[in-house]
Amino acid sequence: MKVSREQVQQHRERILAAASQLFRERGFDGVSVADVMKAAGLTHGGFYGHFDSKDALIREALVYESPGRRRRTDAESAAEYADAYLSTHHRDNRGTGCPIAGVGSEAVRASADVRAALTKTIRRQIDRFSAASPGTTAASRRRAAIAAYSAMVGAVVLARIVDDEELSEEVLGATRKSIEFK
Amino acid sequence: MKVSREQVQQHRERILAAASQLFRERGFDGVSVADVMKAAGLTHGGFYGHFDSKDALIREALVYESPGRRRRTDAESAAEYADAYLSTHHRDNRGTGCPIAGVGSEAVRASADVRAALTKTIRRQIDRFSAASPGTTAASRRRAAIAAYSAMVGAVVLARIVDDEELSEEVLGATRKSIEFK
DNA sequence: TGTACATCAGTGAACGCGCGTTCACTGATGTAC
DNA sequence: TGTACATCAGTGAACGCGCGTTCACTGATGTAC
Repeated sequence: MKVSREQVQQHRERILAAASQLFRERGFDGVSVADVMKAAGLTHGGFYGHFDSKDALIREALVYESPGRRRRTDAESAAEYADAYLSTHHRDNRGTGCPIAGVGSEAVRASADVRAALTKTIRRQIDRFSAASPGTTAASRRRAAIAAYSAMVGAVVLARIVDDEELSEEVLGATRKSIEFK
Repeated sequence: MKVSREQVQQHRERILAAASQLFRERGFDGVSVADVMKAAGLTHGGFYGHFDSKDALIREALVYESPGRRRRTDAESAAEYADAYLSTHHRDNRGTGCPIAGVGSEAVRASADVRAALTKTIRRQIDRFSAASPGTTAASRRRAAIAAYSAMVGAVVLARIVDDEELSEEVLGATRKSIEFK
């Protein structure tokens, strides 16, 4: 049955929100179009009225952040962001976390569109961290920002793989201490 | 047809070598059992004579290193290893590279066996890097080693996602400069 | 050392299954009058 | 404002396809004598 225009927009938003969480949690191949639609409270057949393909959904879902969450992130300082990034909460909640840490090694093999979308995100983070990094020149601050960002991503990946809670927390803690954001 | 016992061992080795490369390049779901067997020069039906399941193959393939390569790596200093890790060559050759960087975000969702195997690898690397890290106490050296390892893994993931060659090399270079192995 | 035959590694067809995508249909929406 | 009907978002069955795994068969190996 046809639904109202507001309903259509709301459904699209729900599909994106569900996809954003599920892809980060289970990876691209671990989530079917039917899984996403079910999580959004719809049936799978209607998917192609909203998106051209699963790949198009992946592209949008990986850069999707719920409106409420986006505002909170913007208000945080880089130092607060790094602490939250390197927390056990982020480690244990892939669905609402960073897509690079969540599906990074799959994104490497993703379509050009997906990689382009993530490249924009990465540039933005580097710029943001640069302003908060120590260093006497813009170039040295930028270098420190990139090294810190790399460490954050790598630490969360390692902390999630490791099957020993103590070592996992040690990885997060050691990396947290190495970052010197103001 | 039956083959000699040496042939069986050689076939097993070829399956592992092919799986090691293919899984790192294309991820677990991007490679079928038939793909691996074909790359090893065999037909897919024979696979279950060598391994119990695809998961068992993944577990062994992710910690597999060809005999020749293992020796070379052991001889390298940590500083040389880090430079090679953060090279464009490693970035562009996933098949022969680090499995954490190659399939890290998929390994997070892998079986307990796969994660246990990778945890051993991670522990070994941290110990190795600790000996080469700066710091006045063992604890501070270990902390530096973990931060450096995290940065190495994260930098390669970021450098592989980024679709701009200049930014990609900048990520590798900046992270290389931040590591202070002796 | 030579022969007969039991063993078993590899082959390729087949299995059930879930996937991404398509499509005829349905019925509420929203527009034209 | 009220009515008639064209539109089209969502439904659910169906499509072809590739997957992991199984299995009956084959024929070279390697052992028993």
